[in-house]
Amino acid sequence: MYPEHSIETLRIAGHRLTQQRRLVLEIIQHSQGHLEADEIYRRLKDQHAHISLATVYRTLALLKEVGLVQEHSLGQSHGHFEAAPASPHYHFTCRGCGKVIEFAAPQVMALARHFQKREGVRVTDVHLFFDGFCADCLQTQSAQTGRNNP
Amino acid sequence: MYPEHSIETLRIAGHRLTQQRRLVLEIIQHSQGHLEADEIYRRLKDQHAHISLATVYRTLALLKEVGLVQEHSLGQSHGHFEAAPASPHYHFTCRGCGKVIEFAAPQVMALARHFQKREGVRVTDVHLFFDGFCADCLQTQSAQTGRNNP
DNA sequence: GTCCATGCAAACTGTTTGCACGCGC
DNA sequence: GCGCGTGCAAACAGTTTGCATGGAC
Repeated sequence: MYPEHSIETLRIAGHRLTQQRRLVLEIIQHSQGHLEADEIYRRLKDQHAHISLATVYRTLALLKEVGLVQEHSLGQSHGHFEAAPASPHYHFTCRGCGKVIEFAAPQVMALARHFQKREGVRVTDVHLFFDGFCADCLQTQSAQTGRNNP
Repeated sequence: MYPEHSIETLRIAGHRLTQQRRLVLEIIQHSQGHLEADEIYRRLKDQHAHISLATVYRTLALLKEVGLVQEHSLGQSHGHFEAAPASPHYHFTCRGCGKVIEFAAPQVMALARHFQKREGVRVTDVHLFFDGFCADCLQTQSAQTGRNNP
């Protein structure tokens, strides 16, 4: 059911396969985390690639469109990108230190399907996102303030 | 378990109860939908309130902090605000026309509690958000292109 | 009277766009 | 070689901030 998640997907969708697009996708696929556009740009610069930030944005939009990458907001004002995973997962972000914990939750897809059917809509994207404080930050906090609730 | 959701919450939390704060909360609580900061500002202007956009933002941040309003990203780059609901609900946004459908999903809170326990973290906020195409847009789309998948 | 909250304008961040050139096909 | 993709710089949107004044308590 999932596409092959290769750069070839681009060509199939009728887009040109440029060096820049290849590079951006490579960075994203080879990184574990959730990169912001600027971080991708910086990494490309570090490896002396000739690319502009505008192209990074344009490429991300394209890769998102063809389903090779996903964007998450993670509670911040700017986007975070990751390679489209084989099976869906979601994110918890710590407001204290910014740490991200990923988790699976198959129920959510069932929920989406159910909602889709009931409302007669088509759900193309599912975002589930928790935020709060991780175990480490909870500890630090309670040490400072004497309670767990900020 | 839920606070009384009144402006008094502000004073209890040690903040001053100004006219501007009162007005912003009023606008949000009296509107059904999900307002953006600018829209709140515009409505206040319409009713000849003397307030600046900066204050709207500062007030929203404060109301969010004390739990009187919630912010959602709804897949757009800018925030949307609504009054903290008595019982949690989530959002579907249509990429075509922007329509928002709200839905309840009690399972999600259970999921959050479970995650919280398993990871030893504290979850303070839960966001579930679908996007896709509403029934109307699906129809228009298939009329134009002959298929349902953009 | 004290100090927090506000207005204003300027700064800032993340993202998008117009246009001329360059490169994939 | 045709036309999409790119770099560059400038524009843009939403949001935040510094500072002097005003109002809640």
